[in-house]
Amino acid sequence: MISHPERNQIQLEGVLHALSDPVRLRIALELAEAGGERRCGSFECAVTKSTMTHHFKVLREAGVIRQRQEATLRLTSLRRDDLDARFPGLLDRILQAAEEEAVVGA
Amino acid sequence: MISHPERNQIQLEGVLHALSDPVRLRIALELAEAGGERRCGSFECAVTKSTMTHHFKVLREAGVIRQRQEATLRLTSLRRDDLDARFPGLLDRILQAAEEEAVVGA
DNA sequence: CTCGTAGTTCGAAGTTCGTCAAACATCGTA
DNA sequence: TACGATGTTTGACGAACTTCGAACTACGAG
Repeated sequence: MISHPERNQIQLEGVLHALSDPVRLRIALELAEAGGERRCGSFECAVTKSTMTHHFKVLREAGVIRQRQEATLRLTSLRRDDLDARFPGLLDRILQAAEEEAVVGA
Repeated sequence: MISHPERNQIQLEGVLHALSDPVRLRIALELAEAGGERRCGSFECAVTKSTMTHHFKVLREAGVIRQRQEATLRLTSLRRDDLDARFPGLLDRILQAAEEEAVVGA
């Protein structure tokens, strides 16, 4: 059963914690680039499948991503609308910061 | 010995992790309201002094706060200039989100 | 010098986190 | 029906985290 928090149940601390992990931040970045849905296995992360499942769960329960099942595929997308409504501008700034950090290579 | 990371050594993940704790987010909020420096003991947090010391250390090593010693007082302030230079707008959005969340009471 | 204030350091205890391997569930296809 | 692909669940493990109390350091005031 895939459960998502309601928009107004999304907690700032949960979002910050979810995005404070390198693997999960990377997932969010790739989702933002993609703009839409992506398969679980389509992310470039150096961890096993079960670890990915764990990270998706953290992101989902924090309200950062949305997931839906389609046959054997689990499609993942950013909850950009809900996040923008709840915490205006926050997601964009975090993603922008992540990109700049990646570019600078620090 | 109080050690601070250089501006360009501040890591996004570290900042997000530092602010994902309720006590530390509260500290950052109170510092933003104060605008300047504050004594360690002047924060309204329901934890002991040694726990506060720990949280200050996490914030300091993440680059969120600056601390300096003055006699027996340790004065703490936000590293707003460095954070804004490194991750433009990020701190403001997080603090704004924290305030809104507090107001709504969710 | 002694006392109180401000804050740190040092374990200890318990919790949460990130990771993996093994086994499992589900669907489409040969 | 059997197989391969996709992804989850469970259980384990060490590492990191949060918290506390007790002992400690450093300073100013009386």
